[in-house]
Formats: sequence, C-alpha cells, structure tokens
Amino acid sequence: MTPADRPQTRIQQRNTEAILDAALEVFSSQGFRGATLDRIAERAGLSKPNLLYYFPTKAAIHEALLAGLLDTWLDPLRALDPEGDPVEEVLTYVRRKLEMSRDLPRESRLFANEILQGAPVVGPTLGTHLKALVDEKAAVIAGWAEAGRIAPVDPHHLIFSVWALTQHYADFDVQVRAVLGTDQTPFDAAEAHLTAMFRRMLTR
Amino acid sequence: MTPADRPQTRIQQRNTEAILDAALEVFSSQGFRGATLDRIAERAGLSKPNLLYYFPTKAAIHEALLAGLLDTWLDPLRALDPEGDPVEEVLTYVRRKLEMSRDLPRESRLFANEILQGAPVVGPTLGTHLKALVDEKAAVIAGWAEAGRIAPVDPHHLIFSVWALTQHYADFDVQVRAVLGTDQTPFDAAEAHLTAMFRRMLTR
DNA sequence: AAAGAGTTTGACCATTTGGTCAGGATCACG
DNA sequence: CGTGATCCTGACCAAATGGTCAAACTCTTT
Repeated sequence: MTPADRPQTRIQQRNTEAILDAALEVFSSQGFRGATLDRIAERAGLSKPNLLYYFPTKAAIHEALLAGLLDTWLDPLRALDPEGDPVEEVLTYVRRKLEMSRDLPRESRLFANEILQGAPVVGPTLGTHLKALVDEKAAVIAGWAEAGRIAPVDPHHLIFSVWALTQHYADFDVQVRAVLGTDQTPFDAAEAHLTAMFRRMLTR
Repeated sequence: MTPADRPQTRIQQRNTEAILDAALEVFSSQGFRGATLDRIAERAGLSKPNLLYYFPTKAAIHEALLAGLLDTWLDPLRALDPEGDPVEEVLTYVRRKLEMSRDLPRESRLFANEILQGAPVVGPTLGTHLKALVDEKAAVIAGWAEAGRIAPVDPHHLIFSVWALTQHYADFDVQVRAVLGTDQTPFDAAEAHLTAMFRRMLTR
C-alpha cells in the first residue's frame, strides 16, 4: 500500500537523479525564486510536465535537495573524535570542510541561499538537530581547552569560524578569483593558510 | 541640459530614499528575483507606477543600491594605515568590519546575494577596483610580515579571512542564533573571539 | 490666481511561470 | 503477444509580475 512497496524503476532512478542534479545546478546559482521549472527541466533533458510527474511541485524538489544535503554537510563535524589529538582533530575538520567547498560548491551555495533567505525550509532543524550536534562537539572542544590541551577558545565561535572560513571559498568563489586574478584554483593556498592559522591559534 | 541641472525636490529626496530603503529590505531578504515591485512599493508607501516614476526599472533600483554599497563596504579596508601598528591595524579592521555586519546586515546580505549569483552586476568592478585595493593593502601586510613585525601570513587570504569571519555573522545570522539558542546578540562574544584569534595568529 | 513643472494613480497589457489534464507512447511481464 | 502499469507530451489555464499610459492632482513660482 505504501509507495515504498514498489522499488524504484530504472527509469525512475535515472530521471529523479537527473532532476535533482539539474535542480541543484539551477537553485544554487539562481536561488529558489530565480529558478524556473522550465530551466530545470531543460537541464535535466525532460519536458516540464514530465518533471512534474516525478515531483509534485517546485518546492518539493527544493526540499528534497535540502533534506539530502544537511546530513552530508555535517559529516565532517560528526567525525570530530573526542579521543583523537585535539589540534589534529580540528585541523582535519577544517581540511575536510574545505574539501567539501572545493568539491561540492553547488551544495554550499544552495545552503547559503537557504540561510540567507532566513532558512524557511531548514529553519526548524537548525535549533534542534544542528544545535544538538554543535553543542556536543563544542563540549568536547571546551574539555580540551580546560585540560590545557589547546589554547583557551570559545568553542561555539570556533566552529562558526571553521564554517565561515571554509564555505567562503565556495560561496564567494567569484570574488576570490576576481581578487586573486589567477586562473588556478585558490584552494591549495587556502588550505595552507587555514591550516597555519588554526594551528597557531590552537597551539598554546 | 543634464539632469543634474535641477537639484532634487524635497519630495524626490524623500521618495527615492524611501524606495531605496524598502528595496534594500526586500532585495536583501528575498534576492533579486524573489523581490517584487509590488512589495517594494508597498514597503515604501507608494503605488507601483509611482515607484516607476522615480526608477525606470527594477534592475535600476538594484543597481543603485549596489553602486552605493561597494564604496562604504570597503571603507574599513581603505582605512588600514601602513604607518600604524601592524597588529592593531588589522584588529581595528576586523572590529570595524564586524560592526558593519552588526549595524548593516541588510547591506551585507544584499552583497552576499549578488556574489552568490555570480556577481552579474558588480562583477566587472571586482577584478579592477576591488582587486587594486586588496593588492595595495596586501602589499602593506606583506611588508609587515617581511619586516618581522607580524607572523608570516598569506596577505590575500588573511583579508579573505576577515571578510569571511565578519560577514558570517550578518549573512548566517539565523543559523548562528539558532545554534547559540540565545536571545541576546552574538556580536559581543564574536568580537572577543575574533580579536583573540587574530591577535594570536599575528603575534609571533 | 494662473501657468507650468512636478507628482500620483487607476486601468491596462504582455510575458512569464507554476501547475493541470486527457490522451498517447512505451515498457515489464505473464 | 497482449495487457496493465508506467512514462511522456502538447495544449491549456490562472495567477503573478514588470512595465505603460493618459489623465488627474498638487506644488512652486511669478
């Protein structure tokens, strides 16, 4: 009776994937209101009615993207190991987050758009899921600081700093490249800079 | 012959101001495509045709906002004084930039939206004006580093870091507040954190 | 108070856009 | 090979939206 009874057809899988990929491209570069079903359908290689055969509304596509995104987005923070070496754990977190900015810039911009607009979709989960995870990891970091294993630091704002610094290279990519005026990726220099910066601030 | 011949009427001044303020509110929270002339007109207390009496198109309002913004946005960086004390100069820059995030969050979000969309409006100026200013100040910072007056650092990425860290508190305000779960402003703690962070990373 | 510049608006228009629907094409499977 | 489920499409619709315009109203100046 439930829709889950029938597993996905090959066609279903191929098309929903194509739609989500096309939608990610369009939503992340134009914002929710700027994206049109026509553009998404065109990029996905489908007709608009066909697109609406797989997703009931434009908002449904958007929500599907954000729902799938939040989990993967927080994976690097989840991996922060209370048993590991404090400085290396934070540095690893920074590196993994920066890699995500490099490899998944569309996802980063989709998320940035969502937060900029006031988080109309993911808003509810921010104060619950996200806050719970951040509080947990902040406590770990606070413990390291109290034990004198890293320099004293506000753990919540340390995490904000990681987010801000790494996501900047995805969300403001155009500006970064314009200022550097170089063709090559800024990510190598960014990693060196951020690694040195965090190491220096955490080493007492 | 030029329009500048006749100075602005009082009515003109009041209405253009009201329009720009309303537009800033709507553009920054909904993005360019998400903003409608009806909403802007409503917020400005004018009818839509009356609004279009003062600005020829929606895009013209948007461009007027961005044109006025870029200058004030870079004021704190311009104020970075090559003759001043290196660490204090950078810290002052950070503080002034953070104050702008606190006092002008709508402007910050408007700019973030513009860059996220690929800088369709300000794009050309990024590679010229902005790059020139950043290169100039980066050279100053590089000089300080070479002279051993601050710890060695990539000057361009240092400036990016200031932008990312300070603007984060305006652009991702919803997320920051949701995670902190507090009613009071996060800016006091943010200033303490950022000040300590930059001081530690620049002091050798 | 008259004239002319400046200001405002209701009515209107063309286009875009999210979404619907009936019917046709195609596929999986007994 | 036939039949039911799945997939696809052209034509269409209602609402939203950027923009126009002629006419009316108001303010300033002489």
